[in-house]
Amino acid sequence: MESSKPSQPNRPEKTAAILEGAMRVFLEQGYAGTTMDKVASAAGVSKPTVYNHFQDKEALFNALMEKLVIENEWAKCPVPLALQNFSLEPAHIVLKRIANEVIDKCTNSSEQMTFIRLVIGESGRFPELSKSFVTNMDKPIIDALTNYFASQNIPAPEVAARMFMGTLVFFLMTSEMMGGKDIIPIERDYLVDNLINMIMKQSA
Amino acid sequence: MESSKPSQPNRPEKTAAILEGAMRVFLEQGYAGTTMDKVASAAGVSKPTVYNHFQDKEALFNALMEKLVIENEWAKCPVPLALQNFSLEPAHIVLKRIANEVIDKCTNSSEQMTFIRLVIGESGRFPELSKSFVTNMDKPIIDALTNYFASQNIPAPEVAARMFMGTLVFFLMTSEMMGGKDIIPIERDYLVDNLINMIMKQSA
DNA sequence: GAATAACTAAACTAAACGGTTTAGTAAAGT
DNA sequence: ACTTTACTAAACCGTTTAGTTTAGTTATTC
Repeated sequence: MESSKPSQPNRPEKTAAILEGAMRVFLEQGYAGTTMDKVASAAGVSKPTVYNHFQDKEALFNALMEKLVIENEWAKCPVPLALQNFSLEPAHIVLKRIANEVIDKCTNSSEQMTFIRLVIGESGRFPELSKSFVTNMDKPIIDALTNYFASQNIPAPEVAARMFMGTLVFFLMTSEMMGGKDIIPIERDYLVDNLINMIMKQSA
Repeated sequence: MESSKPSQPNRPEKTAAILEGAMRVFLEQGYAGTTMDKVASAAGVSKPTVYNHFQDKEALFNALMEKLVIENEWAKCPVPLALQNFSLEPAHIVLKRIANEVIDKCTNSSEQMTFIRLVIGESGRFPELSKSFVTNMDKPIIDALTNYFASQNIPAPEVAARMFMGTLVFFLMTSEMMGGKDIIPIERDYLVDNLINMIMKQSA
């Protein structure tokens, strides 16, 4: 079986294993801190196999990041989905559910945070990576939120969308990513409720 | 002259030169990408001298980051200063000037952006660094803004402060740091004016 | 059962790294 | 003059790295 010989002669399950191992190591150690030996051993694969599947370290990194950006759970994320078919529930309920899903997704799994950290940290040396991140993650969310706020008769809906995401991202960055939870503490529900309140008051 | 022998026997001008060279290399190459040879040559100093002034690479990095965090221009930054003596000008003027100063400081010098990138990128392996950043940069700004919004009778002033900074930071991060200027474009004045408008409307 | 194709483990190369040592210089104090 | 102090340039050490090679294994195909 499997007699077909697609342009890549390597077994795709090994490719997947390498990418999965590479993900763990790159997310944990950053680009420069990742060695190909660690990747091979994390993937349960020999080093030459890694080099049979990917030309070099940079090609592996780019392939992994492209995969993570494109098929990230954020892309098929709460925001665009929940808003595409303008939910009939009251706006503050819809927005609260979205805010909580965004925050939960970042606080429950450290992978999400680590991934964003890596993208930002390497955005100097891999500018295409961060651009791809903006295209595939930020843009759909901002666009969906903008449409939603427009449908709710909020003036300057693009600004409201950036305020909504910006406040959540700033909260996650300072509290979770940078360990500022105890330095500038704020209660999550208090923040979310008042954020939504202040935006929704604009339409009245 | 200079007969005093302070606990550190090294010439302070060399220490400064090393820190200045280290700053250029670390900001440009990240922690793992920085070599002590590059630091020495960027500082115009020999490698043993670097090791006479700093115990090892990590000590140099920590010393540099501590210095940058503490004496960063953001610390003696527009926000706390401009708001400490609650300006008598109308609030939307004060806030607009602050927003523009924050944005300008990040767009005019790439160092500011690169520094933040480094702090975030290394916040996994140097958690104390990012905590110190929050303490010395974020907290004073948030506190000053909170006080100001409270004085303007904005309800939930802590939230308003985070909305204000969060929106600006999110804008800077996506547009400047991650190269998303053309992917999710928005006009700067339009964003700032509407942000201020939406917040200040709360007090009326 | 021979050939092929993807793999493995392990040793290897060449270069780079963090950090040290050596030998020597320039300036100051005694 | 002699010593001390801060430095320099360059070689050096042990380790680690990206990437390759070698020799052998497994499984499939003919």
